This record gives sequence, C-alpha cells and structure tokens, in this order.
Amino acid sequence: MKTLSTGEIAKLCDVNLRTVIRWIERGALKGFKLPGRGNNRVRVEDFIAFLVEHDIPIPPELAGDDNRRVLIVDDEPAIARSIQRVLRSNGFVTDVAVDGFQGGTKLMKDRPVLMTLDLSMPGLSGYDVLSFVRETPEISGTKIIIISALGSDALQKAMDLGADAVLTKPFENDQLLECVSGLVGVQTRSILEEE
Amino acid sequence: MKTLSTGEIAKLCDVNLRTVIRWIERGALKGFKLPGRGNNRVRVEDFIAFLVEHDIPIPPELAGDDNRRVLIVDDEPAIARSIQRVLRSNGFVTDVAVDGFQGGTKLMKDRPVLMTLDLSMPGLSGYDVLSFVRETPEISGTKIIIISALGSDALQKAMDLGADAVLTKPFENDQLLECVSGLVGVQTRSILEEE
DNA sequence: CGCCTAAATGTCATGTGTTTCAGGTTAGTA
DNA sequence: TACTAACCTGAAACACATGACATTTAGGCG
Repeated sequence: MKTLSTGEIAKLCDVNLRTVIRWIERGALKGFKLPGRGNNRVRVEDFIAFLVEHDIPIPPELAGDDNRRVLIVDDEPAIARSIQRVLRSNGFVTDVAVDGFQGGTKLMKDRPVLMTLDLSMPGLSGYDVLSFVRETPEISGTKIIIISALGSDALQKAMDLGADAVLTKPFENDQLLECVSGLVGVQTRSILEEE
Repeated sequence: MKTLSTGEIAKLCDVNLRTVIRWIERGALKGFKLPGRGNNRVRVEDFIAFLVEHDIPIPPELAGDDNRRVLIVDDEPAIARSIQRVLRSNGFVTDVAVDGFQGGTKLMKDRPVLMTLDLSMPGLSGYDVLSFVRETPEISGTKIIIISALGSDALQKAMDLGADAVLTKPFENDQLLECVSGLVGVQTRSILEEE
C-alpha cells in the first residue's frame, strides 16, 4: 500500500475522519481524489512531510521507511561480523544479536526490513523462530534469510515455514548481497494491518 | 486512544484546560499541535512520563493492566503453566515465552512490569539476558525474578547482574506470589473481587 | 502573624476548528 | 447479485485556543 485513505490517517493522527478531509480540502495536507466517489488518497511521502512540517511525531508503523535496516542473528561472532561487513559496505544499516533473546528484542524494537537467521543456534530452533515471527503481526512482514550448513531437506522446511530465502554455508559475499538486495528492493510493507 | 487532548488531560489532572495549555507552551508537558486550529495533542507515553516526573498518581484508566502484566520465560511447559496458574488466579495478566527469541520479542512488545526468567535455559544464558535487559533503556526497568535450581553462588551472581529477586526450585506458590507482589507493589487481589 | 510579591492557576467571552450524526454512495468480496 | 465495510457530505453540536483579567498559592520579610 503506497497511499493512505482518510480513515487510515484519521486513526494515525487520532482525529476524526471528517477533519482529515477538511485538511485535504484546505490544502494543508496534499492529497488527490480517486475517480468514482472521489475518495481521497494521500501518498505516504506527502503524509510524512505533513507530519514533519507540523512537528507531529511519526507513528512507528510509518517510520519503517528506512528500508536498509538489517538484523543479523548469529551466535558466531566471526560469521556475524563477516555478514555485517558485506552489508554495511553496501549501504545497509546493520545490528547483530548474539542470542535468541537479543534477536527478539531487537527485531521488535528496531523493526528491520530484513533479518538473517542462523538456523542452528544452540537452544534456539530456527524453525520455531520462523513460525513465531510469521504469526506475530508486528513483525510478520520481516524478510528472513536463513543461513545454514544443513542439507536441502532442512532448507526446504525453512522455506515452507516462511523463510524468504536460504543461504548455505559457506557462501560468497556476492550471493549474500544479491539475496538481500533482491528481497528489500521490491519490499513494500502494508501499514495498517496490525489493528 | 493513542493521544490525549488538553480537555482530557484537564479532567485527568483535575485542572483547568487553560492550565494544561500553558504546561505545554512552557514545555513542562511534551505535546504537539494539529494543523487547522492548532489543537494540542499529547502522547499517552509523554503524559505518563510527565506524571511520573512530578510524582502525580497515574489514573487507573491510563495504567490499564500495565502494572499487572507478567512475562514468564521458561522452556519447561510444566513450570511455566504452574507459575501462570498462580499468578493468574491472583489477578495478574500473564504470557509465556518458551524460548529466548519469544522472550525478547514479547518483552519489547508488551512491556510487562515483571518477568520471571529461568536461569538455565538451553542455549540461553540467564546472565546474558539480565545484562542485556539492564542496558537496554526501553526495558531496563523491568522487574526480573530469576528462577533456578542452582546454588547460592549462581543466584548471587544473578543478583549482582541486576536481578530483583531469586527463587530456588522447587518453590512454594506463596513464595512466588509474595515475591511478585512485593516487586510490583500492587496488592494481589483475588480474581473474584472485581467490581 | 500579617503583608507583600511573583508565579501559577482559574474564569470568562469569543471565534473557529473538530466531532457527531444521519443519509447516501462506492469499493471490495463472496 | 447481494452484502458489508469504508467513504463522502452537509448541518448542528461540541471542544478548543486565545487574550484579558481575577484569583489562588508559595515563599520571603518585617
């Protein structure tokens, strides 16, 4: 969803729908009308500009426009650093979580667009994480790249559970980069599906 | 409702609307103005910070179940259910996380006042979790009860790292309840005496 | 204790933006 | 086609911002 309806903006600003329409009519908020009934639409970009202009805090659902945040979940520092180096040098903003607890916390806090996940971390089943993320609305849209040295059966299972891609260890930097860019390039997350 | 108007705050604080506006103008209370007439809005979060800063009691309608929410982090279903039963029947709102990832996610999402943490979960060091939580601002205030069957050395280390209390397995329901109530500072109330 | 001062809060009137309400239309879906 | 949820519109009721001014409060001082 690239645009917002009046109803959505009303909820986001905690204001009446009628008021939003008046803002648009008055020109305070840039929008356009669809044919048919004349329903209003506002581009997310214009809405954010509007919020910034009036010093209104930007709702977290919209703040996720930083399409370059990546969370690396791996207990092996060497691997994590390696991934981090590749991604950072290509313009991504990265953070590393060394255990499941940190992973969950940082995923929920920073809402990265993409997470790399070691399938076999001690005490943490990557499968469980996949399932859990997919059924948790706030983070269900996160792109997940599974990183594993396991065989194709395991990887297939990961894909079935909702992984967006898998990388077998060892992998080339180019493979990783191509994989990540491919996933976040076309990424557009729907905004209000959480309520 | 995510934000409060000046009128609402005026009622909550039992104060004149004019005064609330002046608080905001003066910067004592953080808020922002909507376009149009310039009506003020204050995020609940900021309002609560304001109340806390001035030692003003927080109205129950804002507290919600915030002060009764408890997260139980334990990979053993039997233990988790046992704890959950005791707490729920005493008016607490509980949720269970069976691994570190779930624990981190739910802690960041729900912001419970208290978390019970099994010190020895497979692949997850309770010590690491303690340190991490204490140095993560959003959740550093969470009360943490360590649950463990280990000896006093381990428990002392947990306390040193920021645990608010420790419970040695096996423990009595009363011990748990007393511990939780003591930390949360809310009188435990039977679920039957709701109004 | 009473007086005084300054800051904070309350009161009032007014104009304007916002919400509510009711009615009708459209988009989305089965 | 039928149905539901979301949307637009107008009018009336309502809430809010604002300035000016009255009142209260806390603290200092004789």
